[in-house]
Amino acid sequence: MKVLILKKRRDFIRAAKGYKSIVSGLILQAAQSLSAPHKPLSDDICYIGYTATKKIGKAHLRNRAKRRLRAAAAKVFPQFARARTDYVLIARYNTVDIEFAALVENLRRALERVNADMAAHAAKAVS
RNA sequence: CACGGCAGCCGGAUAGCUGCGCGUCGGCUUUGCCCGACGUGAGGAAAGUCCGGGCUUCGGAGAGGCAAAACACCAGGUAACGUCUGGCGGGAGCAAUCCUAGGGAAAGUGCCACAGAAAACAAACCGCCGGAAUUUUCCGGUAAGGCUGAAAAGGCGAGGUAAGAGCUCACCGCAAAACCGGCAACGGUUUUGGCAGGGUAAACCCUGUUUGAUGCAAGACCAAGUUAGGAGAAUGCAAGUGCAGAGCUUGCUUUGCAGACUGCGUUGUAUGGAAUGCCUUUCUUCCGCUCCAGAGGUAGGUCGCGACGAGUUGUUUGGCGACAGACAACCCAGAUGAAUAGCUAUCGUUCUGCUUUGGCAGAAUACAGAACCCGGCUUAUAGGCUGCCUGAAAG
RNA sequence: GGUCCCAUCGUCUAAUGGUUAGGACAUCACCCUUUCACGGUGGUAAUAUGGGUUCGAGUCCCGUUGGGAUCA
Repeated sequence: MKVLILKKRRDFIRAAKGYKSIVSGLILQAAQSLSAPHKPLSDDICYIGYTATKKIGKAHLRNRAKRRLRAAAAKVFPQFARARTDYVLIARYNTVDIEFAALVENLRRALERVNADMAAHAAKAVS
């Protein structure tokens, strides 16, 4: 599973209106990918974007939060992510302070929950 | 010893595992958003965006004037500016040292609340003195004393006088001149004058100096796609309107002028318009010019954009210094939902507790993240190091 | 990344460089009423912050902090 970077504001807004899971340290949002120029789709590609608002702190703290999220995602996503999906990770007030192992575990559980919701919705649409 | 002063520096280290951006080179049984190797990868403030410049576009930023803004002791340094450097004057401190937007109020205008007799042409409330009057008061002299206030036509002492006064004198202050020192600001000495005159210019202002605007979302190129015009201005012609004149047929014709409207054209070399605060002007250039509406659309890619530079480091020369010169070596982040990291271990530093003085345990380890690039300023900053100086006490 | 603007009681606001920074709503106490509301009287409460100019600063000048707007 290849994980590519999500860049367009439009995709972030769509993910915010989709499925959501809140855990300690981060918020995970997800939505079905839409095809667009410069954004190819296939069965082994998903997209991920990171958000850290001014609530987190000054610039170096926001950078640090995004880095920890990126490191955690690198451990979890190749194994558990769904293809053809846009994911958005949002940093929370404790993203910088929480233990890294807990952050990874929370991300894994959030990802499982969101994937289950999306699978159930898809099955219902098919039936 | 000091919660005294100044100047400068550092801003944790090592190892392992897993990773990221960029560059170079290589690989091909997937020419890829692929794989591998090597190299390289945040700061003293990268921050605030407060000044100044490079660079960019506005046709060339040329000339003159106006407006607006900034600055204002002297000398120096710089690409330029500055709260830069060195001095001078003023202020604070026992001192080292620190602070200081510091031209002009003898060009003009304004303002100076309350209080006070009086707040700026000088005047005279109480008082003092002389005279008239003898009780209140009136006339004259005076500005030493008094209350007010941030500020009241120099301070203090002596002489002098009816009482007083730079009226006179000594000292201090002030002003002018001469001489001396200094590039200068200015300082010092001497002599003379005999008191000139309130404050405020970070109030208007005057004088001098400087400044065109823009700000990498600048700007250049490539690719793709959509659209509908209208109004105004200038000018030509035509018809109609108003005013004036002429003609006789007395309500028609004709001529001239006027500015607005309507219609049809034109905008060419002319007219006109434009060149970024406004006006004028010069050369050159461009074109129709100005305004309103409409369509598409939240925006792709490449360059600008990384080093040949006001470059970095070191040595050295000159200078009190800011800084300048010479020589040598080096090439050193370049992203764009944005890399420079995540985790672990050991050590270092500081603090606290215990202690067998060997250590052990715990906690803390700052401020903060490049986005075109430089020079300053300002603000944030755990902890630490170095040098010089001042004061006090003791030897 | 750049360019601009603003800041006065809890809220909305006023102010010529000159008394103790005024007013309305809100709030607190008291009065009125059987009680509540209305009404009346009185009180609490602010110049974002640090300097400078001035005799005197909310006002003038400089820095800082916080908030907001805008860009093709």
